Amino acid sequence: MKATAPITLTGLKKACSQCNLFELCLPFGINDSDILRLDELVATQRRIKRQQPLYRTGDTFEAIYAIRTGSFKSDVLLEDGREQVTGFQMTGEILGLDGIGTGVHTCNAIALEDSEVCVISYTKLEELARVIEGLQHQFHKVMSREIVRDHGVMMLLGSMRAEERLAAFLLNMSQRFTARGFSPTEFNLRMTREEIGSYLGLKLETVSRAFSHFQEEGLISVQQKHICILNSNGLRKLIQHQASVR
Amino acid sequence: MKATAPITLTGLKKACSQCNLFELCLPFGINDSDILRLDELVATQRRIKRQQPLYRTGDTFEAIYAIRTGSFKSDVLLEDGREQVTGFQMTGEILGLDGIGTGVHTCNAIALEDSEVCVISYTKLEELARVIEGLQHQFHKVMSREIVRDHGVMMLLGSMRAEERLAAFLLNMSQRFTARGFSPTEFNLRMTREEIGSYLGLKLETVSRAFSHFQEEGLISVQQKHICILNSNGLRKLIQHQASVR
DNA sequence: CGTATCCTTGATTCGCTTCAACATTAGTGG
DNA sequence: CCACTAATGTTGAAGCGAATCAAGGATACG
Repeated sequence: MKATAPITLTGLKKACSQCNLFELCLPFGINDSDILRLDELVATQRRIKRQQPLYRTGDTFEAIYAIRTGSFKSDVLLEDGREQVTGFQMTGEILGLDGIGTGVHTCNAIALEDSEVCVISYTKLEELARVIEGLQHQFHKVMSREIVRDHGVMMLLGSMRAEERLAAFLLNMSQRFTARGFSPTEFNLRMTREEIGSYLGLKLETVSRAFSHFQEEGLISVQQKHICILNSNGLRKLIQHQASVR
Repeated sequence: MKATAPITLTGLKKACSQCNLFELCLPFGINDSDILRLDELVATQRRIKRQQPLYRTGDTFEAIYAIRTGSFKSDVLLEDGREQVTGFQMTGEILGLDGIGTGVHTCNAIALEDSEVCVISYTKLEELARVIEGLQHQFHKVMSREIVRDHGVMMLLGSMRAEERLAAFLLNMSQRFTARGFSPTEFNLRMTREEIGSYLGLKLETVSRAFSHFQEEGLISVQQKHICILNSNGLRKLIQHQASVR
């Protein structure tokens, strides 16, 4: 059974056309006349409580999801219980693309806080994409960018050391908060040290130590999940410099 | 200037309909009447010599490529020269998906041996995908599977130790050779120890030592690039077992 | 056939993990 | 609203796995 029942958007038929996230989301680049047709695509929303799954590995794939409020992590579990977090998703970002290839989801999507997603029927999306060129193109862009993002994570995991990885992670978070109209320098992380560590291929103690070290160096200030970036160029240099040292 | 000039398929207008790779490639699942229409999509081929790039980071994105013969590596370079190999591609597999998102390629595709690729104009692909449902769906599947594959690499890099990574790599290569009608147990690697290492987030010496250790254990036999898998279950157990030890 | 590239193996170093103890925060029920 | 407890985060000390440094050997290519 699903964690939450789908709720229909009765008074909210104008899902995309009135959504302030649209420029970060799937409808981006689609002209005004076409965008109204997207509203039928996003017929339902779902609310997911903190720590609850939007979908799980093995679930039948039927839809992709656009995050309206809140945030998620995606992870893959090995049989022995090891977890690899493959990404963190914020508002406007798309979840569920992993299921298209096999018709079954290959990872878990877990809410990091109480969240709402727009449910986008994949069948309907394919239909509409055949008619609306902009939608087709934008959808392909979203998938391609996910591939490029994944390559960036491989770069992190394969070629960078602990503090470089964390610096890159913080700069990435900052950039994404900025794109959503929040402060580039001050934000609250929604994930634990362990989840950050899993994403970056590190143990939680190493993440904690790196945070403390950055603070000693005056690069950031940390209080639990609250982060202030005091010297973003310093973080950037750390990635470059430690690199050339190697 | 390109490394090789594109060559038109004069006598080979039936690019996809007569290709024996089609079940591994983009046209898979498309019915016979539609598949003839794909032939116009694949109007040209390109030959790429060993060590030469099919495309480079920064090149304008115009087409995706299906490998007809040979093999490639994809890599990302950091400014300081560090290389991260993001994947190895074999016949039937698709290259260039990274370019759709930004219109510019974000990685290099380098031939590991003299190779031939089918050039698939992206504009034409989008057009045809709007008409041929099967093509649209298959293209989405290809992209989705690339995302899932990337998640698998993240799992390798983030949560596994050196010998587990190499075991997983060998089993993956074996499986892909098998799918192409070659022996599951005996094959020649096309890449160097350094390239394997880069892909797996290890140094070449570590890769070499792991190969030697597998040989001592009777799991494989290695002679330079020639690999015989003697005990594939042993390799599989190594991934499971070392996992639970952690 | 000669030379550059690739591979193997050993000794040492170093960065991250592991183990452990404690501090802090968040969540729960009285 | 406060007390209590579980979850999360910090810090220190020791151990280990992979990187680094170094030298020699095999192979492929022009």
